[in-house]
Amino acid sequence: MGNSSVLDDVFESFVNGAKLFKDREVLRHDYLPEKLPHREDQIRQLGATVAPVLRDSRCSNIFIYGKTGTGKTAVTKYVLSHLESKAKEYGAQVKCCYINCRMTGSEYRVFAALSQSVGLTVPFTGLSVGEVFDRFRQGLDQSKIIFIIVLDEVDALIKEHGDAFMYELTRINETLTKSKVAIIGISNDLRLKEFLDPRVFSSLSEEELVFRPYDAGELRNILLERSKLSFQDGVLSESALSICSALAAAEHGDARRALDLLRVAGEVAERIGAKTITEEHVRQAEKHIEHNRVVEALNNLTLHSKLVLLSVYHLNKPSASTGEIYDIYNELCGEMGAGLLTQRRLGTLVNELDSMGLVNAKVVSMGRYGRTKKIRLEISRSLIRDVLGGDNRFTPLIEYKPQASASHKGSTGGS
DNA sequence: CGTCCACAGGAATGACGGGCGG
DNA sequence: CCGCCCGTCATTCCTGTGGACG
Repeated sequence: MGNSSVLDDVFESFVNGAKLFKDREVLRHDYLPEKLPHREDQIRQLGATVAPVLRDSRCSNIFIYGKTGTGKTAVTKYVLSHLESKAKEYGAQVKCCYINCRMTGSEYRVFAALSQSVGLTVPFTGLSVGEVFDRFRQGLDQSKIIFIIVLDEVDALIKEHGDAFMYELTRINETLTKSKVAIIGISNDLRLKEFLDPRVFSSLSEEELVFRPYDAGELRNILLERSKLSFQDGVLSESALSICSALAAAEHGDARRALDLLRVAGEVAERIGAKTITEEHVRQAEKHIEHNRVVEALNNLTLHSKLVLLSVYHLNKPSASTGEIYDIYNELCGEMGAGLLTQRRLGTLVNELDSMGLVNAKVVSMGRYGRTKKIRLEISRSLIRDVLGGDNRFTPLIEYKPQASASHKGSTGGS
């Protein structure tokens, strides 16, 4: 009885204790609400643009811009799902295919996903990109529909693989006889047009739609709407609501961020058995989210990225150069018997760590003394010890004291 | 005012594991 | 089974460059 009663208490308080949530799914950012506050204009505009589809004519291609968490995806899904049900009502042959390009990852997989949505089965790999595209085109033409393709986060794919596939897609209508295609491109990067072939850009942006960031007041309304559905009455304090909106507004008006904060704050409050969600819980949620992000990032690093990060850790100064890092990295590799990569390669690994926010890398010129990246650790040293230390391959390397710094040429620290 | 350092970072290429169609 | 292709990681070779020093 004694032992299990502890656990019983935990479960008990979870089940019977202060229940704050009514439905926490509502606070996930992939939840599609019935109302999208402050986006009425965009909904109307997008709706007007795609409406011709209901009379069996192709609608214009559309380009949608806006930073993360400004409602682009939600508005698009919202409008298209309503469009599809209207189309069913009127008997129009309309089909939509939503693809997140960043998740999908490559041109091949984008075309494969498109093929699947017109009912074809395509192998994971093995075919040439052109072959998959051809199959898709044929399959599509046979299904005799108006096909709306949503390419979300298309900027990510274009920056990595170029815009050749976009060129193919924008011209696909010329080779179709029984079906028609419209493309909705969604980009987080407002400067995407600089990366695009002007022909692709002009055909893609027959219509343009811009999503401005939400301000704190708008975020507040959004959170208020959702909190009615997600929390029990009277659970959410005014101050918690305000601080969530303010924090997210400071971060380029990101509604996704605001919702995450609110949901995690609720979880924090629930876990410690609080009856209401307070400002303090939001602050803890902020730390909690950041902590999880970093831990997950650390765990998913490859062996060599971990070694590079560990080199930065060991050098332990406000700004290390690529050369210095490479020396330490070299030692660590020898120490654990791993083959070592080139300095060229290390450079791009450092850049990856930078874009994950684990490290800060900035190119600076030191004039006569060359040009290099200045690299600084962006996360706490103890976190590195905790997470990497969990892997016993690294345990000795964390305590290891490198001696390289003396041998390196320009290692005079302070300024 | 040119030089020249210590790299940055693009392009081409290759090795490799996974998987195809025939 | 063969020949081919994909995507990923890595190497090799390369040209580019901001600014302190002389």
